[in-house]
This record gives sequence, structure tokens and C-alpha cells, in this order.
Amino acid sequence: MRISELSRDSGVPVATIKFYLREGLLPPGLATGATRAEYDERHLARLRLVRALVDVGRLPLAGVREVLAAIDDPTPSLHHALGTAHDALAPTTPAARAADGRLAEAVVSAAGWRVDRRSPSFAQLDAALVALADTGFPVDPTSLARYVDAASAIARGDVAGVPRDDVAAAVQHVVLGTVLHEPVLLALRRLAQQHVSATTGI
Amino acid sequence: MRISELSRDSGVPVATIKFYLREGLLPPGLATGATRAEYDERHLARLRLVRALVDVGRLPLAGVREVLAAIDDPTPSLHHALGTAHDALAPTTPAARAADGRLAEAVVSAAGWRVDRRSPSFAQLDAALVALADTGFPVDPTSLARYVDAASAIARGDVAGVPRDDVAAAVQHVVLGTVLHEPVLLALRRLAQQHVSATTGI
DNA sequence: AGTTTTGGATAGTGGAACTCTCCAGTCAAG
DNA sequence: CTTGACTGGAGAGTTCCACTATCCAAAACT
Repeated sequence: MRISELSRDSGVPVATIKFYLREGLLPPGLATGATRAEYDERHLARLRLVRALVDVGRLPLAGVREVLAAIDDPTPSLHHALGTAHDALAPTTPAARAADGRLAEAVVSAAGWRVDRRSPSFAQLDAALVALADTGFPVDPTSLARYVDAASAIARGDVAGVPRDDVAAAVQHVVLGTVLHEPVLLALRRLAQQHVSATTGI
Repeated sequence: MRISELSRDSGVPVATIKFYLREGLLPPGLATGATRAEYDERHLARLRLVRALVDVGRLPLAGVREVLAAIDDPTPSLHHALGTAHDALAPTTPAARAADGRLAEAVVSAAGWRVDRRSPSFAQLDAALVALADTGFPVDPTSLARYVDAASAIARGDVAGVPRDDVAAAVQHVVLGTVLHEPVLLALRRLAQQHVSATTGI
């Protein structure tokens, strides 16, 4: 398969494929001459994965790189792979300003969760709760409890669905599931809101 | 309050405040002379809101503009305000390529939801499901059902919590709740995954 | 009187994700 | 064997976005 076919099959412009090759997001093809290289199905799959992470998962290319590294790495620990996916997903730089973590801490300890207080997700939770309080719309405890319960149910299922036999497949499952299920969950919540709003006549 | 105080109180640089004024994200202060204007608490609150939508809600400035317009508008319909928030949130341009909507349709009709098939959230759901299938990790029906149930539970609570007496407050509640609760939900899911992963020894 | 600060306007910056342009080597068709 | 389309690789250029920086004349404090 030459680069033009890769482009045709994936819908990604040749120039962009070359860019991804340069950036190391796509491994080089098998060089068969000074101006020729062969690509195969694995390249096509990788290319589709990159596009899915970018378009659907809303990851920046730096995050895509991390996720791909986690998948390619013969990581011994699933827990570590999960951490990589989480780090790639959580907003990297934004307002961790006044984040003393008190609001998030209250939620997490009320839920009885054993989590790393230094993880980006913890910071994100705290930043969001602080922002809501600052803008005059603090999350009420009942709502929050509902969110916690929903998150628990989802996470239990997520982890239960991980294949236990093949480590590589498990890592891929965890990483992609974490990243690509987020848009599914958000879209479902909004559609459910639409439905409830329409049927209750609000 | 002068612009420098607004800057100090909010932590936003003066240059950025001027930029927001130019962009119409912040209403102009009360001019008290050729080179003087007064700002008040409402400006400070608006500024904090803009930063929350940008930093926490991950909205682009164009989306912030739409959300602010919805809040300021004496909208008669809550349903319409919800639509505005959804439109600002859903990925605007990405892969609606092969999106024939079949996968999303199956989910929505199985759930018995009454939703607009042309809404961005529907397209986002379909795009995400297609991407997962394309990358070899189709969402299994059981997982999907769990996500649907969780989304339902959350949405019911979201809508139930809307104040029924004051329309303006209701609109603000719906719009900000939709936008700013998304990061909360995502962070909670990841923290729950951490907890489950840690406690089940995976 | 002199130093700061302000509002307003205009232009410039930096990062991200491409996209374009070249070029010489290669291949297949005529 | 020429011709013309295509390729891999490298570098520079483009677009969009969200700011920053610079000026300037007119207040405002000191």
C-alpha cells in the first residue's frame, strides 16, 4: 500500500499523513527504495486510531502521542496504563489556581474512594466545583451524590469489562475505553436531558 | 471599580479584560470621562463566569459568547436554552463523515428517548460509536446500557433540580449546569475508575 | 508640575495543527 | 527510451485562536 492509497482508504490527506510520520504518530513504512515505501493494514488502523483520538476523543496531538506510547509499551501494570490515559485526558494546564482541593476532598472521602490526590482528575474535579461555587451555582449535595453514584456504576462496569487473559488487549481496552467513552457519556447525558426536558414539558 | 481593580480581584490581566470588552464578552463599564470608566460587581461576576466557561467548561470564546447570549436573553423557553447550551458544547466541526446515524439511532430508540436526530449531541454519539467500532473496540450492548441508565439518572436529577419560579434563574441554572457539570462528571468517572482499579487489584 | 493610570485602538505574539512547495528518485505507459 | 505522473522526505508557510504589547492623549493623584 502506498501513501496515496493510505490516504484514500482513511480519508486523511497525504500531507497530513506525512506530518504524522514526521511527528512519530505513525510508524514509517517499509522502505523499498529511495522514493518508495510500503504501508499495510496496521498503518491504516493506527491512522484511524489517531483520527479517532483527535476527532472523537478531543485529544491534542501530544496526548495522542502519550496514549499511543501506552498502548505500544508492554506495560506490566493495567493501573499504570489507566493513569496514562487519565493524564492525557485531564485538562493539562488550566486553573489550578486557588485549588486547595478541599471541595474535591469532601466528595472523594464521602464516597470512600481510594484515589491519588495529586492526579489531574482530582484537580479537575476541584477546579470545577470551585468554579461552580464562584459563579454562584454551587452543586447541591444531592445532585453531587447522584453524579457520584452514576460515576461509580459506570466505572465498576468499565473495569469489569476488561479482558483478564491478554495483557496487551487489556491495556488497549482500558486506554481506549477511558478516552473514547467520554464523548459517548457526555452525548448520552445531553440526549437524556433533551428527552426528559421534552417529556416533562419544561 | 476601575479596570486595574477588576484585574486584581479576578486574576485576569488588564490586557485580557480589554480584549474581552472588545469581543463583547464583557459589557463596557460606565464611562465617567474620556479616559475613565466604572465597573461593578456584575462585571466581576461576568468575568469569573467567562473564565469558568473557558478554563473549566473548555468552551472556545465563540461558545462562551453563545452561552452568555442565552443567559442574557429573556428566553421564553427553557427547552430552547438547553438547546443553546448543547450546541455550544458539542464538537462543532469534526468527523460527521460517515455518520449515517444508525448506531446512535439504535441506542436512542432502544432507550425510548424522544430526541432531535439533527442535534449535535446525536451526531457526536454516532461519531463516537462509529469510531469505536472502526478501531476494533465496539461498545458492547451491556456497557452501553449501563451508560444509558447512568445518563438517564443524571438527566432526571438535572432537570428536576431546575427552579420553577424564576425563569431567568432557571435558564442560567440549565445552561451553566449543562456546561460546568460535564467536567465534574468526567473527573468523577476517572476517579471512580482509579478507586475500582486500586481496590480490585487490577 | 509632574508622574501614573486609564480607555481605546492597532498591531504583534505564540502555539497548535496542519498545508504547501520543492526536489530528486522511481515507475509504468507509450 | 523518453515522458509524465507519483513518491518520500524536508522545510517553510498558513490559518486559527486566544491572547499580549505598544501607543497615545486625556484624566487623576501627589
